[in-house]
Amino acid sequence: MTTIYVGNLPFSATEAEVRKLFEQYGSVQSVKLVNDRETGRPRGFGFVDMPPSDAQKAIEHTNGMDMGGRPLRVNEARERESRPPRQAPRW
DNA sequence: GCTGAGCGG
Repeated sequence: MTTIYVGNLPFSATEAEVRKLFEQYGSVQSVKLVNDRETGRPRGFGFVDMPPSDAQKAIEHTNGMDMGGRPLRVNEARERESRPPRQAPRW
């Protein structure tokens, strides 16, 4: 499974839109949009999990695509940080 | 109800 980083997304974009957009080029495993944890404000980027072949096709097709008046930024995502069970920065 | 960092709990 390849994780795709989707950035430069409009704040009005939802997971359904991104999922459907990527489903057009392959099988979308999971779609998760990243929002601000403290303010709850959408950061304008998300992550899409897809098979390698579909991921590459989706990236080539969705990269630079104009969505909401802004060019989409699609690239392979980095390795996610380890999730600490209960160690959130209090300050 | 705005804005724009591009990497998540």
